[in-house]
Amino acid sequence: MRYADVAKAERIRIYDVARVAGVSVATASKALNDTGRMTEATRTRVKQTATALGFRPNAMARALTRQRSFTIGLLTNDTYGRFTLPVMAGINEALVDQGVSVFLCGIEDDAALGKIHVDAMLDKQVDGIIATGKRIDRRLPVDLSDLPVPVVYAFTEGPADAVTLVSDDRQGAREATEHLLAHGRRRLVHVTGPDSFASVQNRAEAFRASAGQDAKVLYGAWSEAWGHEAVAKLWAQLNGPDGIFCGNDQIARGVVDALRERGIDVPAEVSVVGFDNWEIVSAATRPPLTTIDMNLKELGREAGRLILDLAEGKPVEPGIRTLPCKLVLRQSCGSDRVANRAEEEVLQEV
Amino acid sequence: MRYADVAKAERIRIYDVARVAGVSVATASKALNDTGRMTEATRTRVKQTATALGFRPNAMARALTRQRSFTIGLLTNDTYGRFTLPVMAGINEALVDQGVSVFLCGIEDDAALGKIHVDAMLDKQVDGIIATGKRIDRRLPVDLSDLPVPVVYAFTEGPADAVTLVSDDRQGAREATEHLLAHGRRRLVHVTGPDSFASVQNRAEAFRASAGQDAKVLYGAWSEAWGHEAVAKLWAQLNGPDGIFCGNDQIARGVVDALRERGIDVPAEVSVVGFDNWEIVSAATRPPLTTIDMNLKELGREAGRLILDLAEGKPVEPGIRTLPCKLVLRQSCGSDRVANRAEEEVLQEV
DNA sequence: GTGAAAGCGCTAACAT
DNA sequence: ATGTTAGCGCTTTCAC
Repeated sequence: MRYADVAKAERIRIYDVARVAGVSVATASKALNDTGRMTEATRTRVKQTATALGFRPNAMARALTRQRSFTIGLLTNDTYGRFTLPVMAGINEALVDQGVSVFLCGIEDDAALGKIHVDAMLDKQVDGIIATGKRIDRRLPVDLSDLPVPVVYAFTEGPADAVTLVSDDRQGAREATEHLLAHGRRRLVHVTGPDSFASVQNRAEAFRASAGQDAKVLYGAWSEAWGHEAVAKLWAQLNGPDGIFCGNDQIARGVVDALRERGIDVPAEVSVVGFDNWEIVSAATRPPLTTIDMNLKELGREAGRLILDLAEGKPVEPGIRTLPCKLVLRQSCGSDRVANRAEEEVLQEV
Repeated sequence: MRYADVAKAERIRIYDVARVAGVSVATASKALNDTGRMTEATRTRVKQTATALGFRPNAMARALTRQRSFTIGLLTNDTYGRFTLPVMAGINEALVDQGVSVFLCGIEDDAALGKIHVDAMLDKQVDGIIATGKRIDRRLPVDLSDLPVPVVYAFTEGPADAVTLVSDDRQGAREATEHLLAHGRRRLVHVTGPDSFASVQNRAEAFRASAGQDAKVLYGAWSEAWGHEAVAKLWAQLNGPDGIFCGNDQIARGVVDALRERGIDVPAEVSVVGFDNWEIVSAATRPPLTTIDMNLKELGREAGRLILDLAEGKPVEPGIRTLPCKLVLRQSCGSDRVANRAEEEVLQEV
C-alpha cells in the first residue's frame, strides 16, 4: 500500500473513537485529556477504544484550538557545531517527554536568513524560541525581543531583561587552576584565545585569582598552532612553567604535542589542563587531556525546562543563570590518585 | 509589552485583511495564494493590505485544511555529529525557500525513543521524514516502512524499495588512489577502519582496483592511535610505502604524526590522503590533509528536494542514488602544481 | 469576479 | 454525567 492510501484509509479521528465507544466527541475529548467529569467506566472505555483503534490526535487541530503547538524553535548561528550539539541534545531530552518537538534552524550569521526562520517559526505557532550560539558574548543577528512568544537565551548573549543561561567560565578556570596547584604545580601559565572574548577575560581573571596576580597569560588564536607557538615562546626563556592551563582543547593539544616534540614529559614534568572537553581532540591527545567540561547538555536541559515554564505562563525570573563547569580527569595532569585527591580538595572548598 | 499581550493584541488574521481590503475572506485567501480568478486590481489591493497589516497566515490553520504542514522530520542516530551536521545543513538549505521547517530528532540507538519521535512527528502531520545516520550500512532502530508519509534515507540503510541516498565510496577511494599515483607514488598502502563496515570494503576494493590487486590493506580502528600503530607495522619491514590512503582523517592524522616522529617527511617522502574532510582534524594536521569530501551537504540538499517532491505527490523513482565524493587538496601529498595536474587527469578520466 | 458556507479535527463553554 | 454547539484560522467548492 502506498503511503497516500494509508494516509487516507487509516488515520482515525476522535470522531471515530467517539462513535465506536458510543459517546459524543466532547466526551471522548474529555476522556482522553483527563478533563471534565464522567464515570470512570466511560473514561476507561473511551481510552481503551482509542488505543484499540490506534487513535493519535491531530496535533495541528489541537494546536489550533488550544493556542499551543507543543513545538519550539531552536535558533543557532553555530552551524550545529561544537556548542549547539550538546545544547540541543539537552533541550530534546527535557522536551521529548512533554511531547514537545523542536524546529532546528541554523542561520549562520545571516540576518536575513535569521528573519526568515524566525518568521517561519512564528507562522508555525511555536510556543517559544531558544536562541543559542557559539559565543557567550555575542548576539545572534536577529532581534528576538518583542516577539509574541517567550525566548530563552542559552550560550549566546541576550537583552538585559531576558532569561539567559551561561556556563561559569570563572568557576571552570578556577577548578582547572586549583587542580594544577593540587598537583604541586607552582609555575603556572594560562595559554588562551583572543582577549576580545569575554570568556577569555573571565577565565584569565579567575586563573590569576588562583595562580597569583603575576601569573602569565598568553593570548592567541583558538588553534593547535597557537599551542605550539606558545610553547616555543615559553621555553625560549630559562624556566618554563610546570603547569599550563589552556583556553580550549585545541590549544592544549598543540601544547602537549609541542612539549612531546621537545622531549618534555606530560604529565611527569608539566601538567596540562584544557577547556571544552571536545572528545575528538581531548581524547585523541597523547596523553588524553584532563579538561573542563562546560556541561552544555545540562545547560540545554535547563533551557528546555525554562522555555516550557514560560510557554505555560509560569513565572520565570529574568536574568542570567550561571551553570557550573566540571573537571574531567584524564591523564595530562598526573596520577589518578593525585587527581582524585585534588578533586576532593576542590569539592571541600565549594 | 509582554509577549502575551502582543500575542493577543497583534496577531492579525486573514479576516482582518479581508475587512480592510473590502473583500470577503474567500477572495482574500485566493488573492494571497494566487489562486482563483479576480481582477488584477483586487488581487493587488489585497496583497498590499496584507503587507501593510503585516499579515502572516497561521500555518496550523492552513495545514489543517490543506493536509500539508510544510514541516518535515529529520531522524538521526548520529547524535548530531560528524555526518548529520552537514546533511542537516543541506536539507535546510533546500527547504527553507519552500517555507518548510525541520523537526530534528536525535534518537541515539534507542528503538523506544525512536518510536516516540516518529509518533510525535506523525501527530504533528509532517509531510515526510528523512532518516539519516552515521553509517551507510546500518539501519535506524525504527521501522519506517508503511508510514502514512514518504520517507527518504540519506546516509543510512533503508528497505530495498525505498528512496536512498549514499555517497560513492568507490569513486572516492579511486580518486584518492589515483591522486597518489599522479604524484608518482607506486608503493601504495590503504590503512582503514574495521572491515565490518561496507564502506571499508568498498573503498578497499576500489583502492585495489587502482593500486593493483596485491596492494596492501590494513584494517583497524577509526582512530589516530591505529594510524600510529599502522605506521609502526609498515616501517617494521624494509621498504615502507611512499603513498598512504587512509580510511578516515583521524587515521590519516595518526599516520602523519607517526611519520613525522620517525623523521619521515610528508609529503616529500610519503604522500598521505585522508577521507571525510573533517576540518577539525584535516586542517589541524601538520601538514594539513589532502582528503576526500563526501559532499554530505549536497546529499542533504538532494534529500530535501526528494522529500519535497514526494510530499507533493510527484513521482520519484525508488532505489539507491549514489552521489560522488570530491578530492580536497591540502598539503599532505605534494605541490599544488602536481596536485592540480593530478586533478586534471582525474577529471579527464571521468 | 466575488462571496457564502462548509469543512479540516479538535477543544471548551454551555446546556441538558 | 453526557451531549450540543460554537469556534480556532484558513481553504475551497459552488452559487450568484
